[in-house]
Amino acid sequence: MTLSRLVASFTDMPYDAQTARTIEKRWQKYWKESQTFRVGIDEEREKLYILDMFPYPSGTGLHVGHPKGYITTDVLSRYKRMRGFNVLHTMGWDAFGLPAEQYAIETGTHPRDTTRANIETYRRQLVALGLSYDWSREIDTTDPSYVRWTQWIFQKLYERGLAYEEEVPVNWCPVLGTVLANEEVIDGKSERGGHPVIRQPMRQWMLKITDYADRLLDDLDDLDWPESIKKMQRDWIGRSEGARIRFEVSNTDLFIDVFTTRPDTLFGATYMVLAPDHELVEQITTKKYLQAVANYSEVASRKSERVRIADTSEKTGTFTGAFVTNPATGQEIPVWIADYVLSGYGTGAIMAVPAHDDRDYAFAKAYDLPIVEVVSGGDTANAAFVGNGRSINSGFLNTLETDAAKSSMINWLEKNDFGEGTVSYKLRDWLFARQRYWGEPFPLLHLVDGTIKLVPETELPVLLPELDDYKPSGNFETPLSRAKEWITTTDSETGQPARRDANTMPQWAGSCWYFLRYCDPNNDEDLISREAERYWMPVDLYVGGAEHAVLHLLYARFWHKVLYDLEIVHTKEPFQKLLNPGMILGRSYRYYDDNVNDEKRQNVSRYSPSQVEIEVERAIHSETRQEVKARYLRSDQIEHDVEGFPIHPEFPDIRLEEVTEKMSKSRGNVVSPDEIIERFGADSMRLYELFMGPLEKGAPWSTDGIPGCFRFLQRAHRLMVDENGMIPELSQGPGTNEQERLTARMVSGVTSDLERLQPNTAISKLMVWLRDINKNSPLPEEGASAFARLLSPFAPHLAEEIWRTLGNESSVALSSWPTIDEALLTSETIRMAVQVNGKRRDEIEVSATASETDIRKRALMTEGVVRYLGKGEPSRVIIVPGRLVNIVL
RNA sequence: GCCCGGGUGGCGAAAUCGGUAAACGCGGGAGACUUAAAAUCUCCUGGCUUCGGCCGUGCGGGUUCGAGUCCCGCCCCGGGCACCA
Repeated sequence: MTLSRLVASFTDMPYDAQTARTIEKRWQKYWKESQTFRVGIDEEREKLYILDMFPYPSGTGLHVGHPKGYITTDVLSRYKRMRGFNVLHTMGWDAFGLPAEQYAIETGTHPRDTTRANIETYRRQLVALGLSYDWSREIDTTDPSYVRWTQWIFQKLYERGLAYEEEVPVNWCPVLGTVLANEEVIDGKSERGGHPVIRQPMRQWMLKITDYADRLLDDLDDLDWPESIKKMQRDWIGRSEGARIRFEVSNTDLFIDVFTTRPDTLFGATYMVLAPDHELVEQITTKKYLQAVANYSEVASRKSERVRIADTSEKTGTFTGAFVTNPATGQEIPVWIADYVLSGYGTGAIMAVPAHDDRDYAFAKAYDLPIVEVVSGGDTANAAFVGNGRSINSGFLNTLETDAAKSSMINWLEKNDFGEGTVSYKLRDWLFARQRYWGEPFPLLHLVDGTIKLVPETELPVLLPELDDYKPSGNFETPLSRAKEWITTTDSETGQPARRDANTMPQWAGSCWYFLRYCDPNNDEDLISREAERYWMPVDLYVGGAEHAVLHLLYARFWHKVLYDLEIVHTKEPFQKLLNPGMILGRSYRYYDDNVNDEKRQNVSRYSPSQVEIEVERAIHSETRQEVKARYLRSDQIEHDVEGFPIHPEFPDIRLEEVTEKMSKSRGNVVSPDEIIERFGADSMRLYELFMGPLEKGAPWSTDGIPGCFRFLQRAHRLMVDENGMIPELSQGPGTNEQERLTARMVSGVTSDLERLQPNTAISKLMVWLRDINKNSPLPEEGASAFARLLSPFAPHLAEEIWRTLGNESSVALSSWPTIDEALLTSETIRMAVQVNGKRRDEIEVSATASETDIRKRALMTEGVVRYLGKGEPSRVIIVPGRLVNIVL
């Protein structure tokens, strides 16, 4: 290679933001044109599937928090690629969703257009970060060729009896005239506008995820996931073993089932409690108590979640007038209703054993109901005893320990037809329908006779109709139900009239299987080929927000297990290893005003946070007791007073409160990667997000550290080109022995840090090398080559530039990871700390091969030791090879 | 209330198996270069100190020759769940 050619590739000097952007665009173009990151099945090479949770492309674009995970997986993908793995690393769009539809309602823009534009923005931003995705495998969940397979999977679920219809309440907002998703309802009010929301029953599709509860629970054990996430899933599934017990209602032919985990305490069941909305309440309540029960139910249904949760210690309820027979004692016990019993769990009814359950105890005390001790070991005069012990006052169970008593009771119940052992779950079936437009239509027809027929596979996908108006009709209708010509259709096979389903699938549907499609994105015959599935699956590393701990990850696991049963996938679980990046938070400044309903008016009063008190759900002005609303300013909008407090720029009397929260448009605390790239370039941004700290740890966003990373890249650049645009002279080979060792330490350190998923410390090792490598001798060529390759996962654009300058023709991304001679890591002499009684007092330098006797002798001679030891003898000398000597007096 | 994380310099952090606490970076200080500034480079930077040392990883105990790391009891912060029978 000639000098002039080298210099020519470095026309951009010095390395400033402008240069960085020029270099970055050049290599992004090169990667795209050369298809550097395109992969395919290669049985000769070991595969690795590294996956990011794909984003919902919102109108705001990416903020600096999103890329933390993307950058980390990109570093790993690039590293593993250089280690010879065939790495599948892809990106796509979870593009159905509410904001685009809401925007359509407000502006009339078709959600498809909004979505398309947002995707463009996201893709541009991700490309600008230099992420090494195989873009030829990009996925969009709203694409008809994708929707087709989402609908196909739904049909499989239906065929297997896992999808059924049920009348379930939805969130209906009368003011907005629309149905809202759960996530759009906050404290019983609509997220937008704060209008009241009522529960309105509607026919809904449900998926029988509960059929898979046990498998979803058991298979967690083998996954390499954070324990906290596994725990959350276990709790969500909430399996508990117990018994179902049947109680006969006196003077009727009705029975009430209860679920209990403590069948051994049946002899102590002194009353029964039904949830206020239990289906039998009306039938069993006696005339005398009808009014009281109706009143209580009414009050209970109006209590907000928050209020109910706030005082769980105070138990309320009312007697129904009915009695049931305790099958064990044969005695009649009263039936009450109380809101401490939830209709959604178990059977919505309990047998109350006040002596051995805290809640029943509190209730019994409040209403003076009998408390009968049936398990010894506690003091039931003062509190419920919930632990295990020996049964007493329990007929045939007496003297048995809790576990034995449980099984004995279950046997007895089953033998006498009073109930049976059973398992209960907190997990409910998955409400799978949404009354929205922008989602997958259900691929089925409602026939005139009330039966349901699946749309033939050859006619998939069922596409959304075009609507000219997205505004809600206000009449308990879904948007699709207004597309009359679409809803009304005929069965193509029989010609008989049919109706399409007016619901759409929830946003979760598309994300349940997208990782499969990446493996084989253009397959028209199958959702994934057997070959691609066998080769690429499972996902080896899945990185994404912990906020998806339960829903997305549980739903995707459920679908995967169904596909496993259909023999479409060969692994029981889709995601082998999971990591959650910590959240990057934004900073904003808060004050309040009295314009609670966001009216357009002039005379608005503004208040400092110090003048405002926060009550349960509302902010109140301390003096006027008037409700006020929080307002936010961005950090670039505020000013400071003479004492340094943040103040409102227009109203200097208003002192602002600094708040650090999740980045969101409404808080005005969003920082875009575009700004950072503009000022420092993508390589600096990548480096900084990695260098900030470990992946799992969140932190408030601050740009303070970026210049340090930027300067590091400047030094790296200057290593190869001096201020005059000249290449400094390189020494051939590895350089001096010292330099060779320095390079070896860098290679070894960066490699092991990457294996431990710690890019932050890997970067510091690159910094050390760069700081010291040409202090005393010219830069050695082999060192520079290793550095370029080690740098490339972190700052890929600059690394390509350096790599090219070193005379290489192909991409550094496709080069091989440097290896070293391990012997270079050990040195001839070692420094050892010398401690006296565990405190460091001196230091010795000994030969690496020195014997313990020698080390001991040297240590005892040091000044630091002599000072403490005097002429005496140590009682003990501990030598930790290569580390320290501890002399115990 | 219960269950998980976490608490280390002015700041972001590091310390891999119980073995020299604070690597690397930011910020700060001093100096070199410069007419000057910026940039760059070099050095210093946990606290106290009578210059011998002493103290120091949220607090209090313990185990150990030796504890940021292990054990017991607390405090604070973040997240999750929340009457689940």
